[in-house]
Amino acid sequence: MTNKPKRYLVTSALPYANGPVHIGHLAGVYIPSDIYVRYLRLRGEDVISICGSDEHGVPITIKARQMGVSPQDIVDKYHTIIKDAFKGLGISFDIYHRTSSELHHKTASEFFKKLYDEGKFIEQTSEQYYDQEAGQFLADRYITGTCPHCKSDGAYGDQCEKCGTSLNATDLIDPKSTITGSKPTLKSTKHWYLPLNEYEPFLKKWILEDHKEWKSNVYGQCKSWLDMGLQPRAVSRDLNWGIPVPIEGEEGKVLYVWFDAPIGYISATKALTPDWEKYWKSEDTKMVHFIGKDNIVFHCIVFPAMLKAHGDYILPENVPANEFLNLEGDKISTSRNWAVWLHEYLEDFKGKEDVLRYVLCANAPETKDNDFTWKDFQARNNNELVAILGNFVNRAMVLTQKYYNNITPQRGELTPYDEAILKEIRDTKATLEGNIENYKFREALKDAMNIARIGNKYLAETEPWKVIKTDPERVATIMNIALQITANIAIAIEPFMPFTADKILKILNKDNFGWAQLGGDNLIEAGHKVEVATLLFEKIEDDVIDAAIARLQQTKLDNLAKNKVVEPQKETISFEDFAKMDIRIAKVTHAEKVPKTKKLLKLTIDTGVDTRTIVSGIAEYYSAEQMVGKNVLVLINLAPRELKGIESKGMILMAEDATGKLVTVEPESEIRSGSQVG
RNA sequence: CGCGGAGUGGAGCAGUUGGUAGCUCGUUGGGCUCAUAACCCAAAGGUCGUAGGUUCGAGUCCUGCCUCCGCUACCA
Repeated sequence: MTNKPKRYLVTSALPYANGPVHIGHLAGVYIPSDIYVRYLRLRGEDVISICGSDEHGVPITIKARQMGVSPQDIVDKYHTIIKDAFKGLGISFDIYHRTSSELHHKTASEFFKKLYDEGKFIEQTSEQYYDQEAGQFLADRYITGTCPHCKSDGAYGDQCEKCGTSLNATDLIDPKSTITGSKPTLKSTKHWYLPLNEYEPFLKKWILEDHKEWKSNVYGQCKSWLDMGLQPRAVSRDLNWGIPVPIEGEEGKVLYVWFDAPIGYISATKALTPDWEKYWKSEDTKMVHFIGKDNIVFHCIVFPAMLKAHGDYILPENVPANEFLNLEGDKISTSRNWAVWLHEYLEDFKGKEDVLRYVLCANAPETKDNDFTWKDFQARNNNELVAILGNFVNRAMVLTQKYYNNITPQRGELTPYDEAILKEIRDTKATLEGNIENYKFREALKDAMNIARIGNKYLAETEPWKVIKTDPERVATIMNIALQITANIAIAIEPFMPFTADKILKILNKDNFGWAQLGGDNLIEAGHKVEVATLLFEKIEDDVIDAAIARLQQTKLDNLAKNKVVEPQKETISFEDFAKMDIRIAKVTHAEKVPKTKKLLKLTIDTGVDTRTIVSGIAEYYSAEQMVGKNVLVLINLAPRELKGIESKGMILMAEDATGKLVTVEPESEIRSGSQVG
């Protein structure tokens, strides 16, 4: 789009409704998108911000089964929690919709039907695993078995995590359903595929040539997919939870969740306004998708291909995906409860919505993964929000009250220094705008904060508390300008910290400003009465932070306790079976890490019988140095196996807990290598 | 394995088309006292993951290697 857009359509990735929203979601998607739309609204643009819960898919059905409730119960619960939490943080969606709604079902069905009727799908029948007990087909990820390559257990239907090979579910030896544990049977089933390969030339031009300005992580990811070549992708699944495939006689099939979810943006827009078509079908609309990095392929490749296939819709102008946020050094994880949950934060830190917004924006993972720590949260609050921003506004207001009883003084002639300060603030506007429009929100926030820095500097340089004794007229000018700076802050920070912007407006006794007024030097006119100052932010003391950290540590302990489930006893074996195993004490004489692997150590061991090489997946728990010299138990007559091109002869016996942590088992006292264990 | 992203002073980040590194926080010293011991000024601190290469000159281009993250359940 070369011309200025007439309107904006901003979408934020639909949160999956099988859990609440956490700080990772916020930093990655919702804070950036909210800053963007608030900025556009302040500028008076025609903009709508769209989001909603993504409520279909297999994981929700499994969670429902586990908890003994219906999938609808699950999504109802989380939809409400998520929706309320967003509202609590001031995320200003124009609508927060949901994909289990009737309107969405209708919209997605029609979308599918149109493509189907126009022959845009490929129909294909294949054999897939079916879980009799659960009465459903199994997605690859829900089948485990023995890897045909490395023979280890616990390989998934799509990949073996031990050896890294990607697999087909039907390759697995002794497959098992992870849902019921039963043995799945093969059953033939028909599905529809979107032939992405046919859209490859279009996507290549559209992304690789026409959108070189996209963020490098997004562009690179897309290029990689396009260079590899696209494959047809199934758009339906065998499941009873979702949107039924709208074809006669095809009961029991639903739209694949990735197909229905992005259409959720369209149905949400429909729910918002009868004018929805002008947002989706006019070339002068600028559409932007805010997502996390795991969603790049769907929003840049798959959904655009769908839209293109449909034909009526516009394509996104940009897809500014963020990387991931970690928490205290560890990956955020819903299942491990390793997260700061938004709805809990809002309870625990009432009135500090903007602090979280600020910290998550200032530390947003825009170019690479970042880490959220409570110490950093505290430091940013105390050293930046309190000390720079809150303090400046407070100083300006207190002085105004003291000297002028809260009536804005009339300013006199400006000094060159005054002019320079006012110009600096005027100039901030353009850089701030440029950064927001280029999705550099961290930088933009810094620009906004810089106005407060300028203010502090201005007061320090002009020293009104001294000058008041000698030249009261000069002080009138100084304080007038200080109030103008305060008003500018209120405008500049609104997209980032709307609650604080409101507070400043209240203190200034103003209703609101538009973005156009940013940079202005007469926003507060002489004679205007302002209110008594209240503090914008308060210091966060150590005990609060310590409590938050302690809570996380408790989570870690809880996880350990939860994982203490002991595996049930295996089936009884005969003495002969046992006697077949030749277990010996062996000494590790040499150890080195296998290059380019995460888990593998190559060990040279003295078994007493011989000296041999064993490759062992223990590098995450033991370094090569730690292993050398250890006496370990080794199963020496295990069939040799090749790992990363190295022949491994035997297996070191390790104790493994439910989290997968491995510990060596060693003889209590020094004993000769080769000693039999039995 | 492959593909993509990232690796810059103590921490978090910028570094556009190649010309001997900037910002925020922290640290140290000084100043000020209107202000939530907040504010202002100054200084110390990096040779840019690593080994090579191209170039008069590279953080910035090329190659190899290392580390972290993603593509790969839950999940942005």
